[in-house]
Amino acid sequence: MAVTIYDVAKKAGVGIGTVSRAINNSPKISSQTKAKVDHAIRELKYQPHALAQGLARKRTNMVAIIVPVFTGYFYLELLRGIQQEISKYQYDLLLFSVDQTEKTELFLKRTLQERKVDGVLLISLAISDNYVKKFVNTQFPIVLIDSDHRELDSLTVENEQGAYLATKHLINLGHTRIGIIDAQLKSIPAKMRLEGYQKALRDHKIQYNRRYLVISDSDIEKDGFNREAGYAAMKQLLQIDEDRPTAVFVASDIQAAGAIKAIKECGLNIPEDISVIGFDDIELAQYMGLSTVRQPMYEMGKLAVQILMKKIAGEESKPVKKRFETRLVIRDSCDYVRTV
Amino acid sequence: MAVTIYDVAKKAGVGIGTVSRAINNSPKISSQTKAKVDHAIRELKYQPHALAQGLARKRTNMVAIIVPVFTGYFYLELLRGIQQEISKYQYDLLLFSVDQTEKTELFLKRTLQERKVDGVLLISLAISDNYVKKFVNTQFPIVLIDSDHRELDSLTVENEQGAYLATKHLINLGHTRIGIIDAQLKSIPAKMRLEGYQKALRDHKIQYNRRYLVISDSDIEKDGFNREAGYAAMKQLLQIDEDRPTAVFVASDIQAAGAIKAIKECGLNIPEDISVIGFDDIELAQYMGLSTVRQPMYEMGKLAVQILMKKIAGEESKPVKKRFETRLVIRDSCDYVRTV
DNA sequence: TTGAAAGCGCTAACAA
DNA sequence: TTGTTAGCGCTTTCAA
Repeated sequence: MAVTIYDVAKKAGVGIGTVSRAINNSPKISSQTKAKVDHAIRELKYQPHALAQGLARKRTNMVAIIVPVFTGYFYLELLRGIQQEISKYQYDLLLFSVDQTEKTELFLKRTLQERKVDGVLLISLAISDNYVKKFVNTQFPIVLIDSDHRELDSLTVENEQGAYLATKHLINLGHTRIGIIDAQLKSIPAKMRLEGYQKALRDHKIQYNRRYLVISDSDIEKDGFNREAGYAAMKQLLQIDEDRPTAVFVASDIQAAGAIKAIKECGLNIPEDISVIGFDDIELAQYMGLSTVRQPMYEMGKLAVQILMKKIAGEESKPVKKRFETRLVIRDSCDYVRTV
Repeated sequence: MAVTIYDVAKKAGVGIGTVSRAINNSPKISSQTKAKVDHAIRELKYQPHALAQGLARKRTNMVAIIVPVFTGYFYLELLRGIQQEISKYQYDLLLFSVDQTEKTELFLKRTLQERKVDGVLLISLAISDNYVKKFVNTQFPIVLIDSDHRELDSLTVENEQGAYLATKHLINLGHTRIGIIDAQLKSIPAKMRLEGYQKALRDHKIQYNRRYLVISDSDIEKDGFNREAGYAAMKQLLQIDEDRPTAVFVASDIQAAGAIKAIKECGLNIPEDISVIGFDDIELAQYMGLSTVRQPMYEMGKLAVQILMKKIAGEESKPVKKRFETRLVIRDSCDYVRTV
């Protein structure tokens, strides 16, 4: 069968402990015997059995990443950052993708009990206080990304600031009748984006008009961050005839795609008749020429790994809270206000 | 610390062997003692340690999935299928994403030696004969997806048939001057797509015109399956003034996106002035209203898992070769030929 | 049907 | 600095 540490020991004429020391670069070994062992290892093409190591060390060198069935650029970028960084630590990723939000806890439970992994990255998913307690009590390392909980390390995006940026961009172009299409406010990002929008208006002495706010409604299961919801919302916004908005901030690019379709169907042009700005900077946005707000997903993934690794290494610290700044990506979907 | 099999045994007043039998639904246990043990398990919230189980069973219940740093719908769909199916077998996915093709073998090697996983799914990546031999000799289960090797199970897409379908669709619309934008022919899919195109022409007695073929050229590292390459290629195709193509088959949707941009820049309309059909059915295609060819990624992922699981279960068989049929997705980018 | 005990392949404490 | 040995937490054989 496969070559084990005993084979190496025999070949090198040493004990298995010594082989183990050689493998783990222990200081308690003379360079000569290490050389001897290393040679035997190479001869036999020996590589330690990961599970056996894990069992003995009580460390698996794997972390679980729990993500909603991902779709789109957001998660790809994030994953890229995580993957890149984690390989530096010789860790591997165990992928748990969640198709129904309720299943999240199932994975958290497994993670905690099966001990297949040394830590968890939880992406865009909420965690109940009940489970937070379990993680805190057992000191099991976990980092939240695009999600937040008081007692846990949480990396999020400055949604409010992003929305502020987007809205201000429209204001700077002279718009005062600015609509907003948002998702269900039970979604924290959606709520923060609305607040950023409102703050921008306030700061520029523009009266907030409730009629200009349309919440993408849809099934309870969904949150409204989808194309169809954006389409329907825009249709509704376009019904306003007296003082129709000359610009609209849409809470996500995917909704904006739907909104744009609705606008075109009404025979209106972008940005001549109406300016549109989105949020997320998904791949589609580039193609559509949609101005939008970009979230630094790659960087978030990287930092998340760094924090997690520190915790796995046993460094204590109070929960890290980091909100990443967003940045405006200007393309062709916004212009100076024409009609007044 | 965590609760082990010994705790359960003590609580239930049995030996650890018996607990093990209860856990694994062994027939060699009376229903009464099993009930007793199950009760203790529940009381203690016991769950077996995955690594210890793996070590003893010589089975880890994990499979590695090696994919190129994925981007786009193709891999997402695939992953969805894989994930969905694999959870039925109580298996988990260890994700290895490859940023440079040459690193593939590094992962293959680790996979073979660290024994962290029971099998491998290799996606869209080539494997050298050298490694094929290793997998075959050690009987280590591996399944290729969107890649092919004589001696290994390989699931691929009928690229030729797909291209044939696309080209035939254009022919059916009356087009005879049909251009093709392809990627580097060193890519097998690219090559097969060209052949499908040529076969369709032949079957319909249309003379193949070498001037209508443009290969997206680009860095050696890249294969030409990208937007910029499609843009450049289309520009070139539009230079033809005498008998310019009235339709064009583009080897991928992403290239088609670039091609469409080029067409619009020349003041031409789609599909009035020129019909365009792509390949892949990425998310963008839907938005662009691009007619294209769809690959059944979800199904491929599912089948791949099924085959892999059989191999892990020890079922011998000669390499499975399955080519999935593609299907035409008709949207708005193709129309009857106008100018003759 | 059950319990005891011998591995699975490694790490780490201990003694030399 | 080294070898020996006792775990790590489980499965599985062997007796009973």
